[in-house]
Amino acid sequence: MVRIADVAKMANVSTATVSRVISNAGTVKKETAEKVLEAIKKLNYQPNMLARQLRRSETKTILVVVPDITNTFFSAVLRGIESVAIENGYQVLLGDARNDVESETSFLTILGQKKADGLILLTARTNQKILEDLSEDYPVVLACEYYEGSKLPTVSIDNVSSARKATEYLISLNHKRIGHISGPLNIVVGRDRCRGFHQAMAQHGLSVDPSLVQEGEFSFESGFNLMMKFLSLESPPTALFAGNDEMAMGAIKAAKSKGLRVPEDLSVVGFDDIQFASIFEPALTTVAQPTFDMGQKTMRLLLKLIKDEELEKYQFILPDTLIVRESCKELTIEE
Amino acid sequence: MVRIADVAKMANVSTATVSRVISNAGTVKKETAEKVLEAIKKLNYQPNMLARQLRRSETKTILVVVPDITNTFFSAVLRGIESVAIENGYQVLLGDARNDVESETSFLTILGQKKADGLILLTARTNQKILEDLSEDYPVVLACEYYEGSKLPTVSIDNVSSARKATEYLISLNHKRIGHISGPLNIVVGRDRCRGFHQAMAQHGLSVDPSLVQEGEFSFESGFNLMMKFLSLESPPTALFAGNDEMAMGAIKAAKSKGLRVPEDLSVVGFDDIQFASIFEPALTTVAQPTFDMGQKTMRLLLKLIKDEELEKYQFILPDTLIVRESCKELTIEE
DNA sequence: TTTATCTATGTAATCGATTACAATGAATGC
DNA sequence: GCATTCATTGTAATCGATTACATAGATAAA
Repeated sequence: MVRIADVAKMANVSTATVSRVISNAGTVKKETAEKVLEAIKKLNYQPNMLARQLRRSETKTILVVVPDITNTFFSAVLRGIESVAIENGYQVLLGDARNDVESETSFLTILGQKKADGLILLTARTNQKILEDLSEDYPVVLACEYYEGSKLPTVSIDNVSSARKATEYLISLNHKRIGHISGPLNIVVGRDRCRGFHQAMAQHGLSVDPSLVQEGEFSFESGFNLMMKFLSLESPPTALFAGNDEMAMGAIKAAKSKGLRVPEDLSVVGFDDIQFASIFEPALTTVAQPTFDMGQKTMRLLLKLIKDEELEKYQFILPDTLIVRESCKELTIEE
Repeated sequence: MVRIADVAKMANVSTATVSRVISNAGTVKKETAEKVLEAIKKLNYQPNMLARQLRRSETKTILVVVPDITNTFFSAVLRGIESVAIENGYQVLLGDARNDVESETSFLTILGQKKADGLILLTARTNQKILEDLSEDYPVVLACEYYEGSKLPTVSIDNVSSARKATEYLISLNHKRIGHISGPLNIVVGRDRCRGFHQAMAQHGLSVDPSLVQEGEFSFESGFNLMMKFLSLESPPTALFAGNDEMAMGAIKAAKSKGLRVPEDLSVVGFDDIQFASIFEPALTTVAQPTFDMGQKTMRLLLKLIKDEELEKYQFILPDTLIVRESCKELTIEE
């Protein structure tokens, strides 16, 4: 292994000078710098980052914990994060929690071990107190998910109002018996979207039949199964707001399997606008989150925290969009 | 920051002893160890990994370079890799090349900088020589993609024979005018699948109309566009083998847009069996790669290389499966 | 009883960089 | 001509662990 001392010897200077050349300190005479550069090239020298990191006590690495890396929603956010990271000379250490809270929490030790300069969490299922304490000592930013009433720096959309918007769209199409398949209620976005649904219904004077609200798991299968449940009801819903796109697709598949047409017999709104939402048939009407932007914004915030800069605020709500495609239709009056 | 010296002082021992307790060296008296453990707990001490890594010159981190993290095929492989990594105390540094060769190559410096103990590449688009040289000095394993005639350790399926299998399936359904939308031919799996297609056709005495073979980009859009091209032909194909599922779906969408039914008027086979393949309508008949297994196998190989163990062989071909769903149908004789 | 061996622990070198401080010689100011 | 400042470079401390080697005391062997 080539060390800085080898370069120094070959160039006939001290290691300090070599280091100065590498870090572009500017106080080195031109000729000397050239000698050093030449030696570096000749020896094919690359600085040992471990040594540098130890000395500077910074790793230029950040840890990103995702709930599920195979979910394209999160990998899209991750891409936004990485783009800003790379731009700023940072690398991304990936923690895939595989939807398991324990494994999510276990990644947090990495910060204390100084293997990363900061943490981005795309999931907020760990004990809130643990995270808030961690955030006292290290740069931490949440994205997508968040804790209610916490001051942790967070980037997300307003899930409540988006869910309201989605529901209101169905209401505007004359639907009254609207069902909701929510995400898991122990996950904040599942809860918030459910809340938004109820708010919209209440605001328009529509009562919510409790049997038309079911808790899913954000999976295609749960969407399918719960829709089957709805369809076996005396009077099934004419419209459905699903907590995410996977469940929306599952629900539509279920409806089709029972001979219903979507959107003619059932209108469905999803959430997230994952890649396949537009390929699916019918193309999904859904709430699009600005995944890439969220990732970028999150990483920029983290950089500020790492540099010890003041944040102008701690909660960043990014705008989302209801994307109208083909999965909803106005209810013609015949009920 | 709590250092090992702080623990040593509190426990009234030397840093060497503390270190021995931490690493379970076994040569420490029980009482002493308890004293140390207590101090560690009281001070909430966590060893600084940078220091340890520098001293031991190992990072317990591996670098995984993926061509596109938002592609569920690769994230599924990645999950396999990570599962074995975590199990063995390794962490994953993620390099998302975003389908850009330059950025792919730029990640390779990380090894020389000692920020990772080994490298897994899910893409083989970097200059082959560069990689082979790198592999002389560091543990490197390729997965999914590979170099032709290279001895680099590789885990993959046999794309040629799988493509042959897929094509033969169409032939067995009586199809004769079979089209192929290939992946990019500068990517080895694109090339190999194309090769397999031609082999199968030749072996069954079927000629390949050159206008029925087009080079796509592994994207939904390219599948759509190239199928449109086929459909505007005097005599379009009755069956299609697509280089991956995204292109298969794009092609089907194109066929549908022209009023064709799949599989009645057009049979389609895809490749990869991504998540959405079974949800898509018609559910895709496709070649399933053992993504998770490939990831695991790859990581196990890398671990062997890191530990300087001998590999029994360098090329590992894992079995794939043709999954028959609903996108193909026997051609009834009327042509 | 004396020597050899073993157990438990400490001292200090080491990993490979960065950087505070020191030193040298040249240039500038008065 | 002497003091001061500046430019350039070197020496050595430092980051925080691990670990080779040394040592002291206890035990076993002869």
